[in-house]
Amino acid sequence: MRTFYERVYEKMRKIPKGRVTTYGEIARSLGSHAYKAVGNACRSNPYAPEVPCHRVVKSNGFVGGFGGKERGVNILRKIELLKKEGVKVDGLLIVDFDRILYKFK
DNA sequence: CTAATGACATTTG
DNA sequence: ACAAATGCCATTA
Repeated sequence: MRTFYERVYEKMRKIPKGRVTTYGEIARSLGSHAYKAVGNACRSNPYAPEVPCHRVVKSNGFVGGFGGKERGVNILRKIELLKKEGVKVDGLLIVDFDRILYKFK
């Protein structure tokens, strides 16, 4: 709990099920504009499945990341799981993105 | 210590 | 409106 990343992980953990957030929101809630660092945190993700990084999407409502696009259907698997939680996702596009978007304070 | 990288975001042509 | 280029923060090598 010292680096920015650690904080990011904590924030992600607070994301309610069936809700998603953007890197920008997380960064903003941390008081910084390091959305890049936020994404980086997930990429490193030493906290593996403990942190629901799959609940974090891009600002435009697309899932993005997770290995690019077709860098392995592995990411789609997470999306499927996301759908199971109640988040409707069409491919890489989050459906009702503005409705399920969780905003930090 | 310096340089390079990255699951992004925003602005400009 | 779409496509491309640049900017940002923090971490790791």
